[in-house]
Amino acid sequence: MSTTSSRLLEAGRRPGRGEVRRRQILDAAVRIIGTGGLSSLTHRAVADAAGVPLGSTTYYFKDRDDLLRQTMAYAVEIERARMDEIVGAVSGPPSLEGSVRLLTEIFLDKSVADPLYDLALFEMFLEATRNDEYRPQTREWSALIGEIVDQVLPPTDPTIPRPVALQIVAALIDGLMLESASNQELTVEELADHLRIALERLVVADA
Amino acid sequence: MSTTSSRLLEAGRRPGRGEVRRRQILDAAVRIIGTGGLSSLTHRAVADAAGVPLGSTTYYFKDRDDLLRQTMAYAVEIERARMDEIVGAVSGPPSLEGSVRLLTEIFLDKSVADPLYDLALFEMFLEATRNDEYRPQTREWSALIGEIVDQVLPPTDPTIPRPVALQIVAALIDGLMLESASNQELTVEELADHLRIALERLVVADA
DNA sequence: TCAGTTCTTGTACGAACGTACACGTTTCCC
DNA sequence: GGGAAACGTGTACGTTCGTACAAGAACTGA
Repeated sequence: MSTTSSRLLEAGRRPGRGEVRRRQILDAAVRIIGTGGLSSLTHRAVADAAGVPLGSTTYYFKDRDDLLRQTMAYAVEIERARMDEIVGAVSGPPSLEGSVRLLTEIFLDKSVADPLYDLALFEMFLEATRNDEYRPQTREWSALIGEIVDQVLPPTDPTIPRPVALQIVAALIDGLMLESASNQELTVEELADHLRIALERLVVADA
Repeated sequence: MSTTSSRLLEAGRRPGRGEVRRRQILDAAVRIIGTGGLSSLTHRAVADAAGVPLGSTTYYFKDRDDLLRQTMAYAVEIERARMDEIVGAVSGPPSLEGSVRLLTEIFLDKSVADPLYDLALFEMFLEATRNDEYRPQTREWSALIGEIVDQVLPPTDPTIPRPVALQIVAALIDGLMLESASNQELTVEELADHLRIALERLVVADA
């Protein structure tokens, strides 16, 4: 009850040994949700996809809610790493065209980004609508999008507060992602054009 | 095999007698999905919510896929009627402020519109991402939003094609709906402000 | 080395599910 | 009035699920 290990367990995070396997299961869980929706997230399906026996998933995640909650957090963490990598490679001040290109690459271009993670996160978004338990993870996901947009977007129209402009752009991106997911006929170029048209009218004109 | 009734059955629509009960079940199905998500759509849950025995749901819907497909179509139909009613009551030419007010009332104001239907439709949207079988219904839903926006929106910036402007506004509304569903702290006024700021920059300035 | 912990796995049980189906009731048409 | 079609309902079967649990293997620290 007072050993190191039990304290770590109480803190909610396991010590290092099984971390690889834990992430292996979480990665499979994201793929399951992205492919088949929340209703297909079962211990057995995840275990099969991860190549581990059923007992493993119930060992690392005490019940289905726990699995779902940790899967959400994991997906956000992975997406944050992916986005930071893309944004971090950029040099020079933000420009309109540069921000369109980056936001497209990050959110809209399915040939670059694996849409499974985004689809899975949309599922979790809806689940959080019904169950407050998942609210922290959706909060973090919303905040992440806001941060990325903030870093990428040039100075915005001074007549509107910057946070408001960011929220508008974030909402637009959400909507475009949803449309692009459900309407395969929309090309990446069209989506980028839509984004550009909107951004042109929200950022200050550069000389 | 050649009677009137069997022909109607083959056409996919039942004759009139059981229509009331059929809609009673569909209405319950929408509420179930909006409340608990797609995974809670079971014959038993729907039967309970509709106040009918289990046998009734399996009589009107030959399997779960059929129930889901018809529920989607029903939800779109109900939403179309609701929106047409609101839009039809408007007189005079569209104005910026009028369109903001109408679109807010139709899509964003939860105290006016029952968000259960919209949440259910979002669920179906994601399901259609994975299963082509439900694509026609999502197409109709997208088209409906486009039509409503088209009817309500004043002349748009002539430098961009009207369909593009409509798609941008539709995507923005989708995103705002999603944010408002998952983030309770956003007030209707804030959402309307966001919409107004975007529309101000997409429609022609009126004298 | 060796006890304690962490990890791993197979199995089993009760609950909930989709679905089939038999059978009774109402309505319709001639 | 009577046969046919449509409507309505209760029950039962096989499957899949979450979860518990026992029991062994691998690792760790003293």
